[in-house]
Amino acid sequence: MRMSRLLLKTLREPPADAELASHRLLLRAGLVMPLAAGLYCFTPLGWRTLRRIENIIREEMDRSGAQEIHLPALHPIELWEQSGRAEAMGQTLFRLADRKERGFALGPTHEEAVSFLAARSIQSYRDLPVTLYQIQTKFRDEARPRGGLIRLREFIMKDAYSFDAGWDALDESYQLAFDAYVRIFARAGVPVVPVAADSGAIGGKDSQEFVFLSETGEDEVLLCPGCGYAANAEKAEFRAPPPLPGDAAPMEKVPTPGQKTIAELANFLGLERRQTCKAVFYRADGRPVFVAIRGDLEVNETKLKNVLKAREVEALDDAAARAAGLIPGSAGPVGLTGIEVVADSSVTGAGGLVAGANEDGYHYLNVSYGRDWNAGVVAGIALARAGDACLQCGAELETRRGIEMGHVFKLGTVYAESMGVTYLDESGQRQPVVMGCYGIGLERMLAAAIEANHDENGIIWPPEVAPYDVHIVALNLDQAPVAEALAALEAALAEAGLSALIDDRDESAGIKFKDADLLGMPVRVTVSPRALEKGGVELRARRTGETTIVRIEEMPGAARQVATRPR
RNA sequence: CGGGGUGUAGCUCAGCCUGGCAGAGCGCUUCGUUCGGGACGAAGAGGCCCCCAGUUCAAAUCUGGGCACCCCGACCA
Repeated sequence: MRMSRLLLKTLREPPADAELASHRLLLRAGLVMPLAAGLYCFTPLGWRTLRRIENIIREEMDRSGAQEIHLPALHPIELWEQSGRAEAMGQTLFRLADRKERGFALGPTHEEAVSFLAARSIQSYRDLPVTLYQIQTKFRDEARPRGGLIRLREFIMKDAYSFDAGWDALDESYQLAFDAYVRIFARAGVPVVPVAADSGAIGGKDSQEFVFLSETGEDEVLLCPGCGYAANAEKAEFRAPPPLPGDAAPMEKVPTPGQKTIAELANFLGLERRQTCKAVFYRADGRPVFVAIRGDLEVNETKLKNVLKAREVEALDDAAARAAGLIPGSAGPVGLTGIEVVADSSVTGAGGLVAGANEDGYHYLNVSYGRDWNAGVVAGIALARAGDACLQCGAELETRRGIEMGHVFKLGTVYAESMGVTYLDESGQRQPVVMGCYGIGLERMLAAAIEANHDENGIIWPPEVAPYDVHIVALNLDQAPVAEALAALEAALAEAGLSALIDDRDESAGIKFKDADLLGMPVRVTVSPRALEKGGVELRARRTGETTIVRIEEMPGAARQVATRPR
């Protein structure tokens, strides 16, 4: 490709409001152009890299035995009503109507659509297992698109769905998908860690996210340096700091005027936070819930939601809590009636805690679970934090932020049941198919490939996703020897199957070199009178900056070697 | 949805407080010089000052309303 004809406009300065390195570089290198919040145009160069990512995914999915299909992006709304997700997706679902006012939705994901296809294609255990995938545009009316290509309203996702005759068989399909993901991210130059994830209200069994660690990420993950345990914050399990030995003495009511927060209360009484029982109020699918947890811990709302089997939980503010008959600041589980009580296991195992007396300005000392109060539900619903002990090995957990690149999930039979995906087993019994789903966001991968591979001068493409293998800078092209050398170089590279972007523009050398660094092809080759005098053309590795003079006929081999050199 | 910020040339921004000719740098066009790290000179083109209403002799500037974009949070199969 000749740059003189390429639709490309690089920017010396990025738009001021781009903050992420990938966002800035995508714009500066002219790979994308914003159309509206969460919507981007791809230029030829940007699209080429996205296509290369797509091809890596396609190759590895095919290698794993998955079969590519295509499903509509436009779905009759009935499809979503059948699974119950028309409501569950809420405002995230883009809705529209056709000319006859029939309701439609733009697919935010494709479990329903693929189930429709599978239900009509799978009849017998002999048809199983099968894994289908597609690479398709998804639409989500996100509350807040952000970070350039990180969170979009329209984006391309590879989504795969496995269908098996039972949970054991699903384990195998899941493992195949998992292994394919490991290869995909490695080839694309995106370092990821698989972390255990919450499988949510949908049920299901295992769920893992492939997370690209980045301080700018939206997700928090906990990592154990001791045993390698990794989980996102919603899912992470841990061993809470042990309680202090409790006092077996009977409860005693004490005045605690003005002590509203756990920190104030502990300070006032000269105790540690973990000697207190904190009251937190939620609304779960409309009904108020009282949560008791040790004062040094926080509630993990995802765990709470799962324990309550609720679709949604939200914290109550003080006014709403008072309306529900609670006394913020002095609320406690003792003697509480008329409200559902959930106790974290941190308060049921500890004796002698301080808890609110449900009377403004008073608390009880020496409150013990079982003796003084009981809860309807007892469960581990505390949020893991940095420094907490790993449940498996006891080492201190670390927290990192990250961006979810891919997700593998043992769905189970939820969609099979609602969408009627069944098969007849060997004994002629109708059984629901056991499903798994596996997604990867393509634009996100592109952004992460840049986040993980750039320097102050621009992008450093991982070889397999670079839009071109070689960036040729031609200087003094009006001189016959340069033009001849360029032609010979082009032919040699083409012969070897290497793609090349050729800067034949009438620009100064400085501009061309700056653009070559910004655009980030793994190998830069300068064809110039100066290099020819030295007996060849100049090869420069983008990542290391090493330069050497190479004879043209040796260029393809040398370029390939540099481009594929491990980091 | 809550909080904060920003909307002026393709990009980065000044001008707004204190109303009075629409500005700079970069980019773009033409000519000349230059030609290995974003060169130099000269001449040009380019504007719905986000939108609507109001105040005023006069609004980019003041007032009200709206919209868009960015950041933080909530949300995120």
